[in-house]
Amino acid sequence: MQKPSVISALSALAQETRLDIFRLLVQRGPEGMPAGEIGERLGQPSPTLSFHLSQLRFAKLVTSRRAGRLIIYSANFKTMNSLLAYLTENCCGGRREICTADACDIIEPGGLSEKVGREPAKPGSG
Amino acid sequence: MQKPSVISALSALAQETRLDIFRLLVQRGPEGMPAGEIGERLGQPSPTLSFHLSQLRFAKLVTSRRAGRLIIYSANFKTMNSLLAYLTENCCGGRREICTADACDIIEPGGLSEKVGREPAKPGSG
DNA sequence: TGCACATTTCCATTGTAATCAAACTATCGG
DNA sequence: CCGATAGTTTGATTACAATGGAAATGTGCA
Repeated sequence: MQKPSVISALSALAQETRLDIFRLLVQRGPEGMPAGEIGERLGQPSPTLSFHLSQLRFAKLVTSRRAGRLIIYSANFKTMNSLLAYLTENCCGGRREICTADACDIIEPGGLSEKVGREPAKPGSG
Repeated sequence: MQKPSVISALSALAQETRLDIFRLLVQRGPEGMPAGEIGERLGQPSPTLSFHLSQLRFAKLVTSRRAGRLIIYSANFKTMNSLLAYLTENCCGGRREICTADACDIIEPGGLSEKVGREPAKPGSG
């Protein structure tokens, strides 16, 4: 995956409605969900939803297929995979000796669970 | 990790300079790198760099510590972990039977490597 | 053909992010 | 105290993103 695609994917996800859409589709799996149902669940008017879906599609984070009058959207897990790979690539310069609990357990099996629990502070005084 | 923190982290990474900074720090590991060196490597003027570093710090994707006149930035691997967890949480509704190669191999050990290779198209006609 | 439904495109409005010169703060050596 | 160095904050400018009403497109059915 190249940088422009990564930026495009991250920008797509860095928006509340789109993040909700994407997670909904990730949790739904390959079966997917029609645009209308997504809009209903998230309480979004159709033009807004359509705008966000097209952003996600452009970023290749979702795919769409037509089924009669419905357009079914599904998460694109391959793009997701590539994105995570890019972010963690060559972590700690590949030096395993410094790549411990505090650092690169990102790439450990089982590393992708709620281990942490810290919440950032509110904006304002930084 | 809660949604506002996730949005904040994704927004922070969805910008070329900040993505470069973050990856530089991920690859450097816990040792970190002074602001000046980051700016030199990425060819960014100091106010611009400082702006981006503060965005990353607000998103808790990096931490900073002072060493004399230098301020050393390091990647915060815990936040990174939580972010990846949030994105892939409850993938395919937890139904392993549909959570196959095409879908949730995100969360398989060894899933975080360059498996794919598809490059998105250029913007424009979309 | 014509009507209903699902979704997208158009476009004006509004809000927010990125940039960098200049001014500021903090640390060190003297 | 001073001057030099390392970084941050301020503030003006510019560009891009989100929203949703109205109109358009595409599909199914009679």
